[in-house]
Amino acid sequence: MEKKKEKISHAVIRRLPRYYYCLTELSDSGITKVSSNMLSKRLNLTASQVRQDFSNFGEFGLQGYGYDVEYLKSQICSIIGLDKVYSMIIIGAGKIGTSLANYQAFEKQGFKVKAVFDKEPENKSVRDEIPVLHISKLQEFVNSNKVDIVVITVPKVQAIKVFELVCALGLKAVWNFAPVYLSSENVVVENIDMSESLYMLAYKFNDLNYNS
Amino acid sequence: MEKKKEKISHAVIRRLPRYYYCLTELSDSGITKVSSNMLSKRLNLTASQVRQDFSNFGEFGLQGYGYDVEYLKSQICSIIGLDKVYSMIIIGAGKIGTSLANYQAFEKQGFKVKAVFDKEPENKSVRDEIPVLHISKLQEFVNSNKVDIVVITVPKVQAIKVFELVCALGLKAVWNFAPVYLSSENVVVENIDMSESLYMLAYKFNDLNYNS
DNA sequence: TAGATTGTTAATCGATTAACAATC
DNA sequence: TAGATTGTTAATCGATTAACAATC
Repeated sequence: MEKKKEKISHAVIRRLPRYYYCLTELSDSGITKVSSNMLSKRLNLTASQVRQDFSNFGEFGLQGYGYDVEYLKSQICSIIGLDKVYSMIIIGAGKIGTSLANYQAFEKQGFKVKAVFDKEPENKSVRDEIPVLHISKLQEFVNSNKVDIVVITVPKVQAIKVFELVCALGLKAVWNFAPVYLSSENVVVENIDMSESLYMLAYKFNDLNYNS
Repeated sequence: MEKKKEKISHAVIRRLPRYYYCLTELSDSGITKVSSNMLSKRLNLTASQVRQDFSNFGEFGLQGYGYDVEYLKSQICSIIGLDKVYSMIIIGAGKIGTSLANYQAFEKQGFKVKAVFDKEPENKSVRDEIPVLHISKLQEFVNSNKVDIVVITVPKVQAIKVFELVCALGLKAVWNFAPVYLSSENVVVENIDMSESLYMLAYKFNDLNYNS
């Protein structure tokens, strides 16, 4: 329950998961105390930046001492919202969709897959606990179940229509694996765009070769 | 063969793939001419930003007219380096590794998978053309084949060791799917970090709920 | 020509870095 | 206490936006 003063900049939000990782590592290796300087070195940031980032959300440190690893970790955990449980549905039972449904790591962190939807739900290899339903059952499912996050793993051409449907049903968070930029007011979207990433790698690779 | 004056900012590079997508769409729908204003609207940028971005690489437009879609597309294609062919190897024949090896879309864009490596190369379901080799064959393979890009799809714990090996072999570009930040001088890395993305979605989802 | 739109210079905005008083 | 390190204010840096002369 943080007090949200101003809108936090995207740059800061993007660093939150990295702080969380880092604190988890420190915690796992039994380190109980950390300074902004130590964190900054591990994450390739500056100590100032670390302190500025944290100060967006509150005061988590102790002057002259630093930060208590467990406490800071728990704070960042709650800022991101990893102390909650989320219900997810996956739309598209192709390779990516079924892989995600079978992947247990997110499940353990509170992201629970409740159902998978597809145009052809027959014979999809998904864990027994997770039903694979026909896409026509989506509305009914959404009306009678809490759904926090929708994962879109359909091909590009269908993604836009699926997204419109999802918006129309009043759903609020979309994790999009189709190579299209989806966006809408009142709906938060995160895109996983592999080709964007691969293109950037190609650019950087060429750039490296020019400048050497 | 662009003249690289100064280092181009990361923010600009990240937009290049999006320009390329957009121009491909325009081109596919038969549009031959586009203005910075039209591009900016499609991409949720400002017209100034679009022109500033392009001016990093040259002068592609015509005053009073705009940009020729085909010409601009071909220029951006060559800036990113999509007019070249890249040899890739995949290290890690798990779900992600084999899916990528079987995925044809990147292949068509010039990213050719030459081999997959694993600790247990037996019985991995990968297209016939692509050999699945034991990881001990990596050095030999790299010495006798051109390898531009290494895709790392091993679990987190092994990723760091694999990365060190890859660096030691003098390879220059790494596409990393393990949830660890890999970085090294003289090696370009792009990370695909799904949990980072999911965490950010969780944050934004909660933020949306607070502020409404 | 008149209208449109580029490429670029200048102004603004925001994010990162530096500095330092507060204080454990 | 002396040393260390925070949280925050001020300075700097870089990226985005605005403005406009050049010109098709």
